[in-house]
Amino acid sequence: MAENADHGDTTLGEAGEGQARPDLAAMVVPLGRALMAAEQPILDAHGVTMWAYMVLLHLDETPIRTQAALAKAIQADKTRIIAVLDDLEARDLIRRRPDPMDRRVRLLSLTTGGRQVRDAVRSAIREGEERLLAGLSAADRDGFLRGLRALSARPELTLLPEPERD
Amino acid sequence: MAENADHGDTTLGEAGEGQARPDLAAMVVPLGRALMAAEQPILDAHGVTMWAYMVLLHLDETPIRTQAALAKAIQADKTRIIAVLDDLEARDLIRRRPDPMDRRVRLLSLTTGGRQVRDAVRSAIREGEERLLAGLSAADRDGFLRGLRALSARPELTLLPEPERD
DNA sequence: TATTGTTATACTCTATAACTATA
DNA sequence: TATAGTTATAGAGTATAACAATA
Repeated sequence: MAENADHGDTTLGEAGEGQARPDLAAMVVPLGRALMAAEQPILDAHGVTMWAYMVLLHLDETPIRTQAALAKAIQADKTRIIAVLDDLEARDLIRRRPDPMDRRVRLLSLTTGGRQVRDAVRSAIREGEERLLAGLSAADRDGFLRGLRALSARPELTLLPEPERD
Repeated sequence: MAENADHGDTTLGEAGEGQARPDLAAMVVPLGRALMAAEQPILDAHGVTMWAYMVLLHLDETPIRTQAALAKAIQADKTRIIAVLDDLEARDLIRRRPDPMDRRVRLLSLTTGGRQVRDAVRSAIREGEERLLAGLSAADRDGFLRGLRALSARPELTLLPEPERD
């Protein structure tokens, strides 16, 4: 999936260098999988799943947050994070109390332990990533990160020249 | 998953710029999903699935190939591509004949129609991608592509400083 | 016995729908 | 009635294991 760069389609070399390369998805998707797999040992070492880590990351310093808002923020379904929250709460990494104002909602907040786990995991991941990126030239590393941030910030990517209407 | 860049972890700013950014996986994985979703309409328009397109791409000009080898090349399971091959063969986009030398293996090759579909899909995808990348500066686009190629070429990514032994 | 391709089964992840408790 | 959270069910995608044909 990550290698088949031998297509000489020079028919649309309009942008930049026009060098033959695999489809973006054919590189990005496997890279994402590899990165996730690479994070797994770190997460395991701290006893959290990827979803749990994402919850810890997003809870951050903002204690006032409904579960629905949290789920939306991490692109998850409301139903999907419940087991995660149950586990995190049972291990005192987060607190979950009913809102006095509206007792339907649960206010989520990070405990000290949760903050510690989050920081430890984040540091380990960041260190490993920097080690990875160190294999690139400074210019490429910079461009890669900037391009990545720019592209991943787009809410709706489309490859179509005109929107599909039916 | 793609946005939470508000962590001021300056404790490990050792490599490069040290600017705060989300985890790589938190950007790469959603981007991959978005790219796949963006490719879907193009694939649909040509009546092929993502796996079928990958098969067409990899079959390319090398007709002598076993199904197992093909599966391995596109990071799929042998069992997973069979339905795909069945469909492609039924639609005359690929040919599948038993090898006279070893009648266990099936020789796969691309038909003219298959080559046409492959080229059409690839062109459309490439066009859309260039349009996407046009939003980046030339330097960033270049760095992004180079970094992406370099990272996705690594067979085994690891974030751990030392192998986990127990 | 080992290997290619195939089929059948089971498992994981995720989304959808139904339920409760508050409002 | 509408909404936050929860639970239960069903679906898609994937991997594992068993099978048939050939070597």
